[in-house]
Amino acid sequence: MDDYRQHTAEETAHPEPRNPVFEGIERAIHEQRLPPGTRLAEGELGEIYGVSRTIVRAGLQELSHAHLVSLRHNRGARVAQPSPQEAREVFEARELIEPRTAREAARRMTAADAKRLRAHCEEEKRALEASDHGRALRLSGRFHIEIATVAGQQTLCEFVEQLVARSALIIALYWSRERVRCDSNCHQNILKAMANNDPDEAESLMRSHLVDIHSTLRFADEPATKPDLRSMLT
Amino acid sequence: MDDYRQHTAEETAHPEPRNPVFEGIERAIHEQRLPPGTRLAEGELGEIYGVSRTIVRAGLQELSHAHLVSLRHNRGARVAQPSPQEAREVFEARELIEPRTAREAARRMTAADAKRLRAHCEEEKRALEASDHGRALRLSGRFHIEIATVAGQQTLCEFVEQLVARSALIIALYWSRERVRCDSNCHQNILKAMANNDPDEAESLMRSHLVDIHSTLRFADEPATKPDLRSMLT
DNA sequence: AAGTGGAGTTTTGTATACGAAAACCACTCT
DNA sequence: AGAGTGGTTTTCGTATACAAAACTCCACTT
Repeated sequence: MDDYRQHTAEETAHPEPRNPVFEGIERAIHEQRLPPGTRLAEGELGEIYGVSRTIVRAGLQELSHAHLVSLRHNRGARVAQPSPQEAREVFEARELIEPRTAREAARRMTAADAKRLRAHCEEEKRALEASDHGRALRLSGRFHIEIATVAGQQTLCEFVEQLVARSALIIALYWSRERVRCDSNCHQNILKAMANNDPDEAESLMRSHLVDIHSTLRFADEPATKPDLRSMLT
Repeated sequence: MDDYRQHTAEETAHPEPRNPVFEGIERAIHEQRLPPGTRLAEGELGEIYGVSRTIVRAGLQELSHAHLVSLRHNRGARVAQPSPQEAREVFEARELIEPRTAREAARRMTAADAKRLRAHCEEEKRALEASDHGRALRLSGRFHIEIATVAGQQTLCEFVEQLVARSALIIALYWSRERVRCDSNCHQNILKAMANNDPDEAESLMRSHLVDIHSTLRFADEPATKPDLRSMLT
């Protein structure tokens, strides 16, 4: 009666259709075309993507689970605005997880992987040189995700994906633009270590890369929250 | 016009209403009343919880994001059946993340926290002695989550929550019941280390606790998947 | 002039309707 | 008997309808 198959093969045949609202908004956030706090009305999104509110709703809920959108009952959705606290936590989590994925990737990396990542790095460099800020940031994020993929840890990879996406919002809010050039070099060095199958070096470079980004964030002295009467009187 | 407040205070006033389908099914999975592979038809769930399919659908999607339910296009939902590979990954992730939360919890633990956790441990022991398997497993999972909460890392805590929930399915599929008694003692030892504010000890105990559980899993030599003609012929 | 109240508008939350895909089942034919 | 087949039934995916909540804006009061 019940069919206890662990479907893995058939998956590829029936590509689960992705939600266009989710994809579009996620991409826009990655590329910083949607600033934190932007209101996302269901009807409007439905028109934009040519789907009904049913689909919009599903996409928004998905985005909310990924902490990219904040959903409040009866009040609709807006692009999330990670607090300084949340920003710190996201980077602490990345500093815990990604050195591990970098290490594992260094152990497993094949020549083909190395080639692919080198091409990716090149593209990233070009985007930076062309000052295509959005594209550069997105590619930079993808680099971290690719590493987790090479590491072959689907589970950690998903966490990294989420953390990278949230990082785009954090950078939009708290990045103090002193230097930007670091990134590309950092990535190239990490890649070199991985291509040499040097786990220790890859792990350590990844850690300092993340610490470096983290330390570049500047949290405004007072959180961007207006005084809230209610909370002051209770 | 736009209101850029980072809502944190008002949240408590308007408690976001939780989805009853999500809550019910998650709990049932935690307590192993729903075996992996169980079919979850939308209409049926709607009747059970007295809501329309709209709500059921939202709940199932949420569960699917948490990897507790597997959703296939046009074929409905079933309780997920983590593969051996996935099971390994989940525990590897836990072995990476939870020693950190245990360490952090040990640093931050207050007397009140310690008291709360001791009560929790007691309850866990009682459930075990009463052979209330489901309750014991749920409480055991909650212990790990409580630790992440004490560590004050909301972000990592969410990851732990997800991993703990998935672990319930993994245990249902792959647990070789040799000893069960370990758990309660392990938790008490970890708690002791944390109450003594001994981060090194807490971290190390947590790590070996997880490795211990992980090593108790027995993956059937062949995965519980029936031969799939289609995939063999393409 | 600033604050208050309330009608009208917009937007959200949920149920329902309907076409389409899959599952089921009885039946036939080899 | 068992595999194939056609029609029926169930279940899913999406759009839509409708009620309730929130928001807007303007007239009114103090």
